[in-house]
Amino acid sequence: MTSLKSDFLRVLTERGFVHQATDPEGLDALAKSGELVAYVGYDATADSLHVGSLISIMMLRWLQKTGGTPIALMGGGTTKVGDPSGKDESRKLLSEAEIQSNIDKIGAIFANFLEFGPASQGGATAMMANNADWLDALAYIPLLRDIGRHFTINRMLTFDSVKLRLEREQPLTFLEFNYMILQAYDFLELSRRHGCRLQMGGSDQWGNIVNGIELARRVEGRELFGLTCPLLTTASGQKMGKTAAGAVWLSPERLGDFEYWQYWRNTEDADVGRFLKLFTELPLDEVARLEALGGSEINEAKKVLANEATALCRGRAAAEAAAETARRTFEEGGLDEGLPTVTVERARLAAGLPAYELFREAGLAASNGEARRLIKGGGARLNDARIEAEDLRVSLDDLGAEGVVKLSAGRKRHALVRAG
RNA sequence: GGAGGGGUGCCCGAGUGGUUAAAGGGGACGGACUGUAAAUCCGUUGGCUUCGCCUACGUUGGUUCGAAUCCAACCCCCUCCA
Repeated sequence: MTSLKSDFLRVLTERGFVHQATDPEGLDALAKSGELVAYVGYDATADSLHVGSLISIMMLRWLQKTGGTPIALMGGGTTKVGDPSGKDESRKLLSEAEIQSNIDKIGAIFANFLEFGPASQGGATAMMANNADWLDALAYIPLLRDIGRHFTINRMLTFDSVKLRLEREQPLTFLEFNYMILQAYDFLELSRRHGCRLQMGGSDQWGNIVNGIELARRVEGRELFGLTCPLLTTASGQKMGKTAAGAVWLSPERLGDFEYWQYWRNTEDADVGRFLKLFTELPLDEVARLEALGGSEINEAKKVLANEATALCRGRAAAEAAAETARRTFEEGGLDEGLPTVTVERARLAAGLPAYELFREAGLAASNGEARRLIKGGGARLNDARIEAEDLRVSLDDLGAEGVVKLSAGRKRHALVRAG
């Protein structure tokens, strides 16, 4: 790697964000000028993003911190089409109302990572865009004539997203086939509207990004850049972002602060350094120090990771509260208000409620049967005492001094039940 | 259009009339060991009002005391021929 002159590329490189980039020297020079505008696109297929998107969000954040202008592009238009990448089947189409609602909720996440205010201190203000603003209004024939003629079917068929479907003889509709054209057009449009010169994304987006670059060069002779980050897996090869309860969502409505904190706290030893670089803003020498901690001391590094990562996404106060809940739960073996809580009608408890039902209602088991198995297997605890009888009933007598019952499934998953 | 092969539980993949909720592996969950880690070992892994009932082996019918297993039709996939 030749020495990088721009803060932006240097930071990204040092911290392990860069997988591939087109013309790194040219991009470096552009970033150095301080006028770099870059975007990442996000589909609005759910009402929240999960940690898989976090790495690209951090890239946008670093861009802003190093003086550039980040654009978070909401795929209000492209979501109506559906990205065929990495999927065997096309996704069911969402209604306009659902997409808009998703965009609103996803947009709220970005407020934690980027400064959108017109008067953000010093640096440029971040932008939010929605490709529905230009895609919805496209007219078919002009699009074909202006854009379509720059795409050869021959080339489109070579892209993995298309090739995979065809090889497996899975249907690829014309609708989805157009996705890459629209994404390329997005880049062109953002370069026109906002002088955007760089598109970033996961390494699976490389082809789509290059398409946009090509298109802009052919249509307007403008030079654009692309940069991808690695698709993250844990050291033991698992895809990132899965937990017992499902995906690790960024929005608190989908995943509580405590569970979010716990996700990071449970990072594998071998991932701690890498994650600290990617998902926190700690200086690299501090990261190096934490990463070097041996044996059980590395747990300190994991707490720092959890604190910092949670603070970025959920706020410092939420991070501290989660850390305190974890401390009281795991280090003191006590119970803390911060644990996930469900409320159960007092009368049901008074009548004696089977423990397995409580476990299910508390979200610690997916079904009564699973809860029963948990109890049979000795993994279920009530107020920290192992439940021996599969049909044990929980009553008001089990409410502790705080008026709550603590349920545990295994060592790590806890929940509180409150009578209401 | 013709000839053959195949569609099984979260995934891969055995099973070809009964004791099969369906071998084995992966994943997941739990236990032991630890450091709320990894690795390893052990257990569990369709639902329910759980010593019983219900639902499940592409779909729909049929044969049979009894079918994932046999038959028919249909849908989808794979290979070869045209």
